Amino acid sequence: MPFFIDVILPLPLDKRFTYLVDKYEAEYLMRGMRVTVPFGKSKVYTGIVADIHQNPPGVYEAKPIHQILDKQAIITEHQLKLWKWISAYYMCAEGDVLRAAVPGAFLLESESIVKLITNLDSDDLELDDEEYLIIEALHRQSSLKVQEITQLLDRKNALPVINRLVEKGIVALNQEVYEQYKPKKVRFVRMAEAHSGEAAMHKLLDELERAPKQREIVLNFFSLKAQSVKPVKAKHLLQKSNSSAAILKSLLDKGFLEEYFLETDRNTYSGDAPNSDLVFNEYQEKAFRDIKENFQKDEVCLLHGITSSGKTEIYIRLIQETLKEGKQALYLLPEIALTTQLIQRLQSYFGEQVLVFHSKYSMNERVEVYRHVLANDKKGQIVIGARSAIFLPFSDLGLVVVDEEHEGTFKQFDPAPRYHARDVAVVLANFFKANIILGSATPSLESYFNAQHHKYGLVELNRRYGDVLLPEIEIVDIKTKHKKKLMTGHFSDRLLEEIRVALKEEEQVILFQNRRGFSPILECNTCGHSPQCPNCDVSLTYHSHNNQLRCHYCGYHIAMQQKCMACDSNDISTKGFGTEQIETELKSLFPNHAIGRMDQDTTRGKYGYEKIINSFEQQEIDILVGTQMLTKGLDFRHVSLVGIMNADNLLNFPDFRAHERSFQLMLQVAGRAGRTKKRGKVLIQSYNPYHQIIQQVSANNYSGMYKDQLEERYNYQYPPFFRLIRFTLKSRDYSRTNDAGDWLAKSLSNVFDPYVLGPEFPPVARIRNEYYKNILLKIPQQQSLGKTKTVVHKIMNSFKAIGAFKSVKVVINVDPV
DNA sequence: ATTGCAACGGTC
DNA sequence: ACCGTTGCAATT
Repeated sequence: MPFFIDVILPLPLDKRFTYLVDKYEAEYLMRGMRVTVPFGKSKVYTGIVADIHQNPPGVYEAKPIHQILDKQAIITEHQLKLWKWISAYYMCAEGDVLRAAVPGAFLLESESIVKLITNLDSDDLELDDEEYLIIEALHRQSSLKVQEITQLLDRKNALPVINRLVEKGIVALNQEVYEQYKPKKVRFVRMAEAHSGEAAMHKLLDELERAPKQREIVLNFFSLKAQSVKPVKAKHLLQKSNSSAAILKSLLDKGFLEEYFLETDRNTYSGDAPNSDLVFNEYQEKAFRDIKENFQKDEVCLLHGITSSGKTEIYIRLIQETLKEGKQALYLLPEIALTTQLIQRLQSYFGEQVLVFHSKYSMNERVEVYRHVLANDKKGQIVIGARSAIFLPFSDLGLVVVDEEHEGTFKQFDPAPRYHARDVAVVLANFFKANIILGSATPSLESYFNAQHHKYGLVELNRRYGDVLLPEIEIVDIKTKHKKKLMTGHFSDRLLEEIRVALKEEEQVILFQNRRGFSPILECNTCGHSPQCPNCDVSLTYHSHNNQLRCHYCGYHIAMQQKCMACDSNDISTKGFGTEQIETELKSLFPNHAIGRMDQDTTRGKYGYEKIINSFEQQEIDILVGTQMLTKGLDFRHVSLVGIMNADNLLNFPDFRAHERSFQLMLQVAGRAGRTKKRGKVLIQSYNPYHQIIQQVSANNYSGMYKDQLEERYNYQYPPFFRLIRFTLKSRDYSRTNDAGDWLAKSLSNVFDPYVLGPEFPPVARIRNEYYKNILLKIPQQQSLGKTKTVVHKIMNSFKAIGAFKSVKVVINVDPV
């Protein structure tokens, strides 16, 4: 009886694939190990063994596997179970989950490599221009990737040319599989055998009499050796002797010194010894006890604690207790809140037991974190990370903390799996019977609703640490300010006044302007035309730093125009405002103060973000203008004033969560003001000062907001009363998108009427020359989720069977945010 | 996702 | 007639 394995491949295909293995392989293999397998015409992929059995597939002959990559499973049973759950719940392929869950370096893929197999001179062969180019390149470089050749020839598909060469027997095309993970190696230096010992040393120093620089290195080497028994790092030695690599090299060449390499860990913590004392005030103490009580009942616990109430200390204490039990802890945060400030704080308590995991980490760093967690090493007992950290191979998880629980960025949008890390974390904790705490100053309606209905435990913490007063919030009506001519650009007289006061007292100011999307657009004052993106249905936005007009969706850009593109008028100006424009205005209003800007443009690069934060912390910047990024996890001591430039463009967002989100955002920004003794001040500029949400923000009235919004959600049939599945159709063909949308909406309505909305064009109906259409399916609470998804699957299968819709892509988003 | 083959459409 | 792009089905 032959043996077979079912393999999960990292592809968006809705099934597992069966391969043939021999008896020994079958005995050796375990679920969760990696194998490489041939797939399709010529590709080799890495897959995960999900099953080992003896049931031959019915309708095809299974291919044998290519290679086994692991000695033991690198995917745990818990992970396989979680993957299955995610793929079922979020309606995506297991392969999608695999791609998201495993560091890219684990997934070796074959690449087609072209090599020369003839010794004939290229002039003797009959070649056309393109073939000649390839052969010439191969003379210089022994092998080329197909992709490199594509670039070399500057054409879309180089394979036909390569195939011609293969047929002529000039080159060979092979599949090669690479290991991508490279351990980091550090160079060390030691004395060569022949020169060790007292006598040899003196002799050596004499020999180097006329090479003072080299002598210096040798002397420093001995002094380092004398100081400690640790091996001597080459880098360290060079630093100490203030010498260059070339001089060391000549010592190495002469054979006096020897170099050797050791593998090291990229995730090293070299800080002070951990300090473990933690002082709670009585409110934190009470909250802590309440949380523990909730954990006893095996419940998810929601911690509603206002900004600066000391939630982090509570998390730290909970983590301490988890570690005492010998279990692992996971601390989840939205990407933008993962700041050095917080990481350092955790490291000061837990030292090297803390590992960080997020998308800015390199592939190699991620592999190392993964391996530590898999081995349940002391390092990595605590993982602090962004949403993808839920995929790490925990073996004994005891606690999950989801901080800033309300943040929409916990939901992955693109690509699949479109999972919500907070919700998956709840499932994950349940698998391990681990404790889980969701924390926020402004909980999501969903979580608070769960707490109100006793699905979650609720713990409130409404005293600021050190009894710092909540900031005073003032609303400025910019409509009347405009009428009374009291506006200077985007600044009301009140805001300017307060900025002046703060600056005079040498305090800092934060100004918040919502998202880059509201960047200025160019508009003709004669005909009203504004330049559009040729590929997307949006206006181009103006970027002053490179004087360009740019599309946010596809990256299309042109130089700034001097004349209207439609009517040739010279009378053109920029409309709308973004962080850049605020910055410009500030510079002319406060020429003697340092002004900083923090948005996607200025925080590019690995340390772009930290640079701005640091210089603001060091008070090198007096006024900081920024977007959302400002709101998260930053603890600035000297900020006394926060200004929200325009509350309306938050509120007017066409989305059922717009009000909730505005409330959360404004309160979060407000929380940046006055974190020390002095009471901070917040100014909100709005055209609509009596808006319910703005009033609730100024009164810090979470429960009022909750009550109002919940009623709206109930009336309009949105979460938490209804669950949502959004279908997004896109194709290059306008009418095909329409037809497909109509068909799908109708099919869904046949079963789910009246809970199908659409099809509708989204606000931007064309992106990268693809037309978009949305359908929203609402699922009432009493309706079975499983059955609903089964029906949806059936409908999608019939959809895919219709020839005319083959070119229409459908994206299914469960619980869209 | 990838791939090759079939079908189309524009140019020499 | 030929090349190159696009559509489509299949992958174990």
